[in-house]
Amino acid sequence: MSDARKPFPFREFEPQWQQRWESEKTFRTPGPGDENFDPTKPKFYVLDMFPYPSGAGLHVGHPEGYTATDIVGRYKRMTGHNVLHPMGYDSFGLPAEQYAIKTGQHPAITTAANIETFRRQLKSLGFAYDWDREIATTDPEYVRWTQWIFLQIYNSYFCEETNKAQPVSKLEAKGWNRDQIDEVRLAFVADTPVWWSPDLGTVLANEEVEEWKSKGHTVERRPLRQWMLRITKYSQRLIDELDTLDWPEGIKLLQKNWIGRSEGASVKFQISNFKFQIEVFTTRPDTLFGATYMVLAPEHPFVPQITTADQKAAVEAYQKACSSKSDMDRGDLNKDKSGVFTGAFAINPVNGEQLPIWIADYVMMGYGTGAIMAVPAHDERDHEFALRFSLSIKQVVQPNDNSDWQGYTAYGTAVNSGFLDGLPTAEAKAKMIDWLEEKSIGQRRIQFKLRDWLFSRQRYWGEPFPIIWKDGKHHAISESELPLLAPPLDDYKPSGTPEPILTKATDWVHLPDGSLRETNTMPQWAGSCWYYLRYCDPKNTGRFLSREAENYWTSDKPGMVDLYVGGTEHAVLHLLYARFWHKVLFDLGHLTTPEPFQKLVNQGLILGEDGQKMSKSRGNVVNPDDVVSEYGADALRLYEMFMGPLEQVKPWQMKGVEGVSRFLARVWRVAFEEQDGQWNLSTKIQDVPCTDKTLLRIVHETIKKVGEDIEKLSFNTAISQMMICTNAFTQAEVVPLKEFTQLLIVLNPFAPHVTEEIHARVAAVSNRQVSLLSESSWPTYDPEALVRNEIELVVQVNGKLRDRFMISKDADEEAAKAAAFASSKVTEHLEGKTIRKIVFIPGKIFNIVAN
RNA sequence: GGCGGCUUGGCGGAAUUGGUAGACGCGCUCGACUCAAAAUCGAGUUCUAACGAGUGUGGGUUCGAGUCCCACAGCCGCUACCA
Repeated sequence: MSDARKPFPFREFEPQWQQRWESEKTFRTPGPGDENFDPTKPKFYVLDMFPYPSGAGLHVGHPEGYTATDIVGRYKRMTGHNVLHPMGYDSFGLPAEQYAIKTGQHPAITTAANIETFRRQLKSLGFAYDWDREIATTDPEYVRWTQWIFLQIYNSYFCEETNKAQPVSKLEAKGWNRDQIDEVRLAFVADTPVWWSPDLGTVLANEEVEEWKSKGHTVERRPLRQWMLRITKYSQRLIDELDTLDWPEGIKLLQKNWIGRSEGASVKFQISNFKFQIEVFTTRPDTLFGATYMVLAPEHPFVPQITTADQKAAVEAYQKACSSKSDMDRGDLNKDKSGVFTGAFAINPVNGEQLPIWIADYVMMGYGTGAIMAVPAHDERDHEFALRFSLSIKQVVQPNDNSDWQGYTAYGTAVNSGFLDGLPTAEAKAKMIDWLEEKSIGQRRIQFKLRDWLFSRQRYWGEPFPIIWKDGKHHAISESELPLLAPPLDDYKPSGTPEPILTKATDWVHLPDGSLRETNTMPQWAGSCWYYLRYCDPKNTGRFLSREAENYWTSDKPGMVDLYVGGTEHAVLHLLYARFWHKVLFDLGHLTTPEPFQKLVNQGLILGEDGQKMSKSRGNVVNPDDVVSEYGADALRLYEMFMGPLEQVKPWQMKGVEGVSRFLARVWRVAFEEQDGQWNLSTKIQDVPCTDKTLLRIVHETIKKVGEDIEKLSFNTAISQMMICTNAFTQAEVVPLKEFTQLLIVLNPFAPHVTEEIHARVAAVSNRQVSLLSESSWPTYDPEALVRNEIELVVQVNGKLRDRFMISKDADEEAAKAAAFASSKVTEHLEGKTIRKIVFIPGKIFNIVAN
């Protein structure tokens, strides 16, 4: 762009303001114990989801949420709040390690370089972060407290009586022995089938599997000894306490479905010719009379015992086939049920019938008991399976409408069910459960889909577990040894075996007393589970955060953070894990709120100009750096907020950036006129009272609307209003300085650089000393100034607009009627009709109903 | 399959609680300035020559529906054999 076309010299002043804010620590947030801390000021904690500092740098999606929170933070500051608005980096993670494998560079080096890039980019956008509170999850001081929190979890169990986590020392006091305690710790070791990727050299969480497979990595199922966190103990609380939060209903529902509570019963089936029973879980105990066969998961531990000799080969072949199937394969084969008969039979406790026991991969070992009673008449999957293998189908529910009973899964009336006959499903369920409990062969049971959290990884770039092994038992290392950092390695390449990579560091692993270090590391989620806590007291060396800081930054609501903005992709993982950790720390008395995030807002995805998801392969990616250098940080910020509602998905339009950039230039030219390449103060700017009633009204409407809209996070409409206000100033003969400054203040949170620059330049010309706009108070609007004496009254005939005219704001019905019937546009639509009714809404509508 | 979200001009989007549909911006058209262009400023811009019609489609409630109710369709996202 040539100099002549530059709308205003943003390239000069944007970096200058950023430097000034930084050197003066304009946005420093004093906390308890800090200089200038004022405990009487109300606090406001507004948080962004911190970025993973990838090599690609900031994406335009990042500044969307970040600008939104920045506007809210700056606004709250102007309304007298002590605002905590921090930023940091989620800097552990697999990509850094993959990069290290490729280049041989230590992940710490690439991570530091990436953080450097992110920091520069964030600073170039003028966000009002307190940079003294910046954190990175990879900092040793941060790792220390991540490990410390892990130890709190490790040293706790879930007390069923109080429904809370408690220290295991309570169990010791009760005389529990070491092994018993290890059984109940919230962090425990278990052999469990996990997703293992040989070429990544680590296990993956269920939810990570697809992502890495799509990048060409292989993933297989195998049982491994892993660290798990007992999040399932919190299932009910994680569901119930959602109700106390101000989150989008959709996200709450997503979490509820993920946790997946269902009510039903467990039922024990005696196995023919064996001494033991197999337990199933069902949500439909009322259909027990309709059970015609039983299905076990292929991995079910009883399978080898019950399989008959002539079925052995078939069963083992099937088990083998299943173990190599991935989730995806199972999904593809969804419609095509498969399974093998074990040769064994179970006895239906209600009628003594012999039920053939099958194994099939549509039954999952990880849910319920890994075994089901199959009721093909009233369960879709069982129905399909029964048809496929010609198993018998017996009706036990009569539909209440005329539907076919075959495959009817809804509620109805029990039939062919002995003592349940004639009962509606709900009552039949209850009666069956009572019967089972009475006979001690079953009981009421609540089942959750949520599984315990697989918490260990075999990679290098993560927090090592603060655990050592001695005589086959795990022990916490002492807190004084924290942080326990991973030793440097020369080679990060996966070995192809599930051995954690840290095993290679033999000197580090083997301790003098013969004990061994745990070589697994924590997943990336660990750091993001508590970063919002550390921001409150980031430099504390004695505690993860001080009690004073926690007390001050916490709220009187259940959730600590007042506003949390981020993408919807974290609806179930990060947001569930963080809630879990927070609750454990709350239970143990380290925190005073039960929830981390009171209000959550999901920003909508920004699509490419072509309306498609931005991606390198489509070539529709917009780089924020380019936008900043061409139009400036203020224009980028403003554009991202003007695009549409924050939560909506919306496409990028470079023409729109030009539009808001033009708007900022218009604001600039209200104050300055160009002459010989110099911007001189406009003669229209005058330090006089505003005599233009309309202009004054618009300014006060703007103060009111922008404030209200920021509270509602309706930034696009706030910007519209400021455009209207600017247009009014552009057209005014005289621009009263006070009112113009008010516009600058309300625009400042959106476009902080250009507003500060205008403000400072105007002051310089008139030789006045002014403080930073960022430190101004939000202006108050004058309700008097908002009043319009004349309003437009709309006249309708039968609900259709026929005429409109200006009328006094408090005109009564008589006056309105007189005016309405004086209009020929109105009366011509009344010809030949009788007036039935008149609806008069003062100040709005005068509707004549006639026919 | 299940769940959630969305659907308003050429485009992004406005519209408190049911009360003037299309604010604001983009684009486009015309005009001013200019030798000319850019930039800027001003006027216009839902469709239709007009009568009228109009917020995905069809119905309903109401004096009045983008907004409330019922049914349906199309896009997008998440999830997926959870017993």
